[in-house]
Parts: sequence; C-alpha cells; structure tokens
Amino acid sequence: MSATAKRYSGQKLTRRSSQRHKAYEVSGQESPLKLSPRAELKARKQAYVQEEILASAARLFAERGYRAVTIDDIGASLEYTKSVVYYYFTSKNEILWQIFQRIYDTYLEGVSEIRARGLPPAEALALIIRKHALNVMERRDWTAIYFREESELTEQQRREIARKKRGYDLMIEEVYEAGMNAGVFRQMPVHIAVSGLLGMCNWLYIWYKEQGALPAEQIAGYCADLLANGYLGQG
Amino acid sequence: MSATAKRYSGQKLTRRSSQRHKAYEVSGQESPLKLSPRAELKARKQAYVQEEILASAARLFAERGYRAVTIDDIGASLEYTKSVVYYYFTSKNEILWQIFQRIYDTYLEGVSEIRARGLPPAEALALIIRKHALNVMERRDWTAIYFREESELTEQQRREIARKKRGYDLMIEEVYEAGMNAGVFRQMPVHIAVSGLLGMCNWLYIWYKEQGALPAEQIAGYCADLLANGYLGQG
DNA sequence: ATTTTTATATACCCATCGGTCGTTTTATGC
DNA sequence: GCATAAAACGACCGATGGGTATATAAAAAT
Repeated sequence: MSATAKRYSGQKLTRRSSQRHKAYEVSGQESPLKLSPRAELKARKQAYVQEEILASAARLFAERGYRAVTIDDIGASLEYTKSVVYYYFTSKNEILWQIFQRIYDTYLEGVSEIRARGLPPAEALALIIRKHALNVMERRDWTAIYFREESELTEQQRREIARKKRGYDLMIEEVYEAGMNAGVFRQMPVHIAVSGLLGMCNWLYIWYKEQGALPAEQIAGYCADLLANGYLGQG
Repeated sequence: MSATAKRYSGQKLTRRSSQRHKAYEVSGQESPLKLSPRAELKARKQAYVQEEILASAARLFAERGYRAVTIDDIGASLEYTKSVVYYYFTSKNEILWQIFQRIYDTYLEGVSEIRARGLPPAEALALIIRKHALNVMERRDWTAIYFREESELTEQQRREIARKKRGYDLMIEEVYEAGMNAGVFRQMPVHIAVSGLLGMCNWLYIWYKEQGALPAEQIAGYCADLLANGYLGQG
C-alpha cells in the first residue's frame, strides 16, 4: 500500500502521512478488501472530503494558476483551515498530481469505449472527436490545468503523464491510419492529423463558456463537422 | 512620456524608474523626436539589452512558468545579476507585459497585411491560417506565455489584451462571414468557426518541435488543407 | 584630470507560503 | 460516561523571492 501511495505522490512519506495515505487507495481503484468496517467508513469519509478539496483546488488552479494559489486559499474556499488540507493531502504537489490522474483517466475511458465497438474508421473518428470535445468542455478547469501546469510536476510524474498521453494519442492515430489505408481519410502524417484534430477540440478549454449561447453538444457537433469536411466542403 | 510608461506597466512609478522608462519609448513606436544625441544613444543601447532580457525571460517563462522563474534566474541566464534586470525593468510584471505586447503586435501585423490585399475570402482565409500557424511555430515560447500566463496580468492589462484579441478575431470573422455570404464557406456561427480554425493552429504551440521531422511551412500547409477540406474531403 | 552619467554588483528587508508541531475539539465504540 | 480515534485548529519555522538601498566600476563629457 505504501508502494501505491508512493507511486501516486512520487515522494517519500513520513510516518504520519503514510498512515493518512490509506484513504487514497479506497478512493482509488484497488484493494478494498480486508479493511475493518470502521476503517472503511473512515476511508469513505476521507475520500469524500478529498474529492471536495480536489474539486475546489482545481477550480482555483485553473483560474489563477497553481503557483498563485496557496494552501490557505484552497482551505478557505471550503471554509477549512490549511491544516485540514494537510490532513487529507501530504503536499501541494500531491493535490496537483491527483488532478492530473483524474483527468487522464476520464479521457482514456471515453476513447477506449468507442474503440472497443469496432466501428469503421470514419464513424469511430467522428465519435471520438465529439467525445473528446465534450470532455474538454465538461471539464474545462481540469483540462486547463492539464495543459498549463505540467511543468509543476516532478520528472517522474511528467514521464508517467507523457506515457499515458502517448497511449491516448496512439489509439486515435491507429484509427486514422486505418481510415487512411481504407482510402477514406486524407493522406497525411498521422501524427500531424491527430494533433491537428485534437488541437481544435482542446482549444475549447480556452474559449468555451458554460453560459454561452450554444449547448456543448452542438458545439461539439460543429467541430466534428468542420474537421470532417472542412470549411469549404459540403456535408 | 510618463503617461505612456504608466499605460505600459500599469503601475505607479518611482522617481528612479520613471527616468529609466525613457528607454522604452524608443524601443516602442512613438515620439522619437526631441531626444539629445546622447540620450538617443543611451536609449538604443538600453533597448538592445532590454530585448535580450525579454527574449531570455520569455524562454524561461515558457519553460517553467512565470511564477516559477525568479528575477535571479532571468539575470543568471544572461550572466547578469538581479540588479541589472531591475536596472532595465521596473518590475517582473513589466517584463511579462512587454512580452504580451510584443506577441500580439506580431500576430496583428500578419493578418492585417493579408486582409489589406483584398483577396476573395477562400484565398484570404487560407493565407491567414497558414500565416497564423507559422507565427505560432516561430514564436512558440511567446505564444505559450500568451495563452498560459494571462492570469498574472493586472485587471487593466487583461482588459487591454482582451480588446486587442477581439480586434484580431473580428478581422478573421469578417473574412469568414464574407465567405459564408458568398456561399463558399460552411454555414455555421462565425465565432465557432474561427475559434475552431485558430484552435488547431494555436495548439501547435503544444506539440510543434523545432527539431521535428517536418519544416514549419509544411506543417502549416497540412493544417490549412485539413481545415479547408476536412479529413474526409479530397483536395 | 575630474566630474557626471551610466552600468553593474552586494547586501539587505520583509512579506509570503509550504510545511510541521502540539494541542484541542468532535465523533465513535464499548 | 469514558476511553480512544478522527478531525480540526493556531502558532510557528525556514526558505524563498520580489524589490530596494547603497556602493562601486566603467565610460563619457568637460
């Protein structure tokens, strides 16, 4: 378990913090067994507060930037003190890291689900673009952090993120490759094609506003159309 | 002159700094007249060092983030001390602000030049996209700062940037509108179309690497094609 | 040569902020 | 109720970093 915690935070833990870390695992995905009912209750409660803190921290980080936000700010945004935040997280870095992990898992899940359906490339890609664009809009704050704050991670953490990102891109590149081989997609270096397509979607984190005139689904539709047929094309 | 300096830095100036500020105007665009030869020489020399500092600061900011870079770092990157940096700039904020101003002027210039030619919408838009994409690739660092560090500016500075940005987008939106009215561009809300198109280009600041396999011009070409005709379209 | 400007360096101040510690309050189990 | 664990608090520490004050070196002007 300490191993898991270590992988997550990428830092050595003190006695106190390693004890506190038990909670993360339950909030995570593995080893829910062999916990006493009591410990389990505690873990659930802690996981709840942790999510609350993460959500609030993400909002602040997205708005002002990681460095500009103090632990006091995070606490105060929930009417907690700094100590409370440190009770649930070992460091500021860990908060950021948890945010990074959450966001990538969401993206990955969406795409692998679509790929698993085994659709023809054109349909698969259209769905992927829609889904990706929607994800960006629905989780603007987290996405902003993901793209802006990478330099705040440790070397190891950056490597792990890069690995995951490569996996994600690769999945989409395979779809593009298949479509190109089938003669339905424009011939071009897949890396550039996919980076370009995702780029338009990712950019939504900059300009999409929730209280805008159009609903997210419709915007995602426009993007998908534009990417598929171009601004000159009819479709 | 003090007025100009004030507008630039958005901060009240001390006696010493207002004196130093003379140099900025010469490095800027207005009122080169009525300077003694001596003052002019000084100004030119200072402008040179300022540009050097700005370039180095921009590199560091892009790499590590504005807050993570200290004035010492900026100085040390040029083998100066902190004092030298403070001799040429009144504050860290002013360095950032100068970077913001430089980058926008570059972008604006490129597009207004194209628009001035009075080309038909399809050709104009294709050129604008190419130019914009190229600008992003050629000034990756500056662009990264522009999109990441806006929250570090003061309220007034942000407003001014927003104003300039709106002007830029509007120029392109007009081109799109014209193309749509002429029936050659896809029917869709112009704001979404232009944000989408620029989005793909802007994203280049994330993934374009100078030592990559393809030259910037070629990548810009791929993007322009992809946007014009889509991944399904032939062109 | 000496005086004034220009340019660079050193030392320092002080507010901020991440993180720790010891204590106190609140819940939980018996 | 009371003992124990969980949760929260408030005070503090040490380092960092923006910014300043002051001294000094180098260049120019006289």
